[in-house]
Amino acid sequence: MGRGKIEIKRIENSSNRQVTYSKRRNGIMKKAKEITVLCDAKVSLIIFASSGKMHEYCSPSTKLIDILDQYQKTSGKKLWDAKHENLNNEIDRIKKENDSMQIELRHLKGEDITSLPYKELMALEDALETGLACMDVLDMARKNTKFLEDDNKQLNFIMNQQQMSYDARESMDHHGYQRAARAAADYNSQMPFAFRVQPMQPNLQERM
Amino acid sequence: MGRGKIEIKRIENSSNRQVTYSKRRNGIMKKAKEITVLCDAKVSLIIFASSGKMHEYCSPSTKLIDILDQYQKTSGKKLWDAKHENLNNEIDRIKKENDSMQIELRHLKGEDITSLPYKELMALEDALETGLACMDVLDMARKNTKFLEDDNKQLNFIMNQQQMSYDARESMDHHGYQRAARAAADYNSQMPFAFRVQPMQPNLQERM
DNA sequence: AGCTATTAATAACG
DNA sequence: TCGTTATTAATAGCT
Repeated sequence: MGRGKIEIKRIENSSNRQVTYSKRRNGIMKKAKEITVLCDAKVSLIIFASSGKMHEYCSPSTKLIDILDQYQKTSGKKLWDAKHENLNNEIDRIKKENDSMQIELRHLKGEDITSLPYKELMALEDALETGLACMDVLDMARKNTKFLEDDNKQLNFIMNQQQMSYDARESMDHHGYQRAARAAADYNSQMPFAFRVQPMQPNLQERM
Repeated sequence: MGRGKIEIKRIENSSNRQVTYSKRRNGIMKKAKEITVLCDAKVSLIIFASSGKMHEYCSPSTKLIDILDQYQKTSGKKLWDAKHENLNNEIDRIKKENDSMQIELRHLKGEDITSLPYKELMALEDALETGLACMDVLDMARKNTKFLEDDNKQLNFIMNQQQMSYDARESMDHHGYQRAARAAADYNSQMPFAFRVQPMQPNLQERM
């Protein structure tokens, strides 16, 4: 369709090639638009000139990404899915990490529950199961904790007094000891902190 | 270019539309092939008929994915990058889940949860607020309680020991006392736990 | 699917 | 790069 018939092979003359490219590109674009209008077709057309310049046509009210999605579905060929494999692998890896941690957590918690002979805590659990609000249960747990801490405090206080009395008796005669005991009691009453003795868990490492 | 000129608008007659679609689609495909050969162009052409049937052309020795890559680079428009973002978000989500589980694990396995009773409780509160499951928090409270109960047992044990020593001294002469003290020391050396003295938090009540 | 009259695209040239 | 035009190619309507 020109002044002469041409063979379909690369046009060697560079400027001829460029001109033909430009004209034919417009022609294809026009045809693409026409077929979308005439026939309700969806078209994606991307052309790169050898120079690298790009031109594209995509049927109106359509996104290229949608056409490509449909392409993947219809053809079964993967486009970017391959690119996502790395990310998907990463997700799988982390999910596995997650799972093993969850198992570990379940294990730890299970151990705890089975080793707890405490009626209060069972009551908490029951309360939770029977539908008490979580915060209520937590408050109870806090109060429980507070009582225990107060107990500890008192025990420590008493113990310190005993210890001081004991120490005083070790280094004093009976008369002096009584004075020292009084002094110790006074001192204790002014102490800014209560102290408590507390067990180190010797088998801690096993539980970590 | 036919027996009569046609307007470029949707062909209402369905079978005419289908026929025209088929003819023009072939025409565009042919043109696409021609321009790639004549002009060294890279072309991707994807056409969907309204029926959903797909046809595609991609210039030879080229992959669609490469053309689309070049498309993204050249146009700056994102295609699958959006999908990338979704996956990345997923990864972030799981990683956060991971982190909170790790924190939880640290707490559960924590070597001395009772040594920081109030910091722990605050951490539990924080954990609750940031969405950790209620049961998880309760489990930690249980653990804390268990340690405190153990404390109390140990304190009572020691106190009894001290009391015994004290009582022994009260009713014994010096020589007898030393024997009793040795006996107590021996008994202590067999104790299953090591003990340590540690300050209590004086502002306990304010933080509960 | 083919055919072909007719229109549309375009190769060569200015 | 642009317009013109002779010529070929595409295709609308028909069978």
